[in-house]
Amino acid sequence: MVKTLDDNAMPPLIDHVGWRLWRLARQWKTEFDTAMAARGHGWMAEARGAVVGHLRPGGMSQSALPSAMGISKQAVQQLVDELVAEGIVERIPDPTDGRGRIVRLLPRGKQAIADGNEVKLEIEARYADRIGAGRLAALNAALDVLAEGT
Amino acid sequence: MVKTLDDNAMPPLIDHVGWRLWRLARQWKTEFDTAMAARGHGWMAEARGAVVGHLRPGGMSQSALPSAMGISKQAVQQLVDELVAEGIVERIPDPTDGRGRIVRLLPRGKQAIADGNEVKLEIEARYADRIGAGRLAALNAALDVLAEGT
DNA sequence: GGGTATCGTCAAGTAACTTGACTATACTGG
DNA sequence: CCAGTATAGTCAAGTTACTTGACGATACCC
Repeated sequence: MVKTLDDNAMPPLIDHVGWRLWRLARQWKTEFDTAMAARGHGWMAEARGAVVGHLRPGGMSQSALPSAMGISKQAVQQLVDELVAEGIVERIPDPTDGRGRIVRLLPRGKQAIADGNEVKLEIEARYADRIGAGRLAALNAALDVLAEGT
Repeated sequence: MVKTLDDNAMPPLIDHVGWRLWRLARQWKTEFDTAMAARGHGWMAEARGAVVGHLRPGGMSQSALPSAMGISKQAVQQLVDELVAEGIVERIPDPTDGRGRIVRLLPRGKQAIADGNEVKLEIEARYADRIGAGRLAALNAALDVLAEGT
């Protein structure tokens, strides 16, 4: 019984939708991060970048971020602390709730969001060039339908 | 100038391919991890699960793992240490290289891979039910083409 | 107006890495 | 065949991105 040969004849553990999704998602993020770093927003690649990505430009209650981002409120606290220290956002009291704080974008943060939107459009345009606008739309639709399920 | 209103009228930062890819990739992983946990392989959800996912059932040189997984050799070392401690893999000397070690799956590890392959097929089957085999094939093809480019 | 829930914060712990330093073994050119 | 250099694995320590727990202050509900 040539067990080792049989073993090695097994398919690679890599040929499935899940792996393909991860690969392209990682690649997309690398492209995004590289382009953002080139525009001076290298910090967007780190965890605090995700906070800015979830922020409405008009500002947002800090308490809304944990559920939106899927992390704990203490994690949000720490990330916002860093963004405040770097002058990307500020924390102001919530006029409608004595306990709450509003996280508001400073100019540097607003610029990052504007540049981020541009970069996303550029990447999407490159994708459309490669597979065609129709197939890209079909891809987006399929991703949406599959995500709905669970 | 009603700046705040304009700000809030901006599109959500969430409506782009990159976000859709991340969302479905995360969801796929959650489905996979849940199914694996139900089969007694809860540890597959953690970092050391990725090592087993990259291992050929016949065994593999430890030195090949860092580049395959995209992490440092020291990180691989630590993860393999954990797997050895849990009786999932063993480290044996490489007969062809006095410096090297072969990381070889023990029965528990082989079972995890077998179960993992089953679970992947189940998830893929559910995907096919939802969008049809043809659209799923088109999705896979699109993901492959886009990943090629870098 | 008292009980309970929520908001933000401080503190400490953990997972999953990283970089740096080191030893043992292998390969390579003269 | 042997000095020089590269590679495999290991040990130690540091960093990042979280986590859970505890707590005071404010808000909400009956």
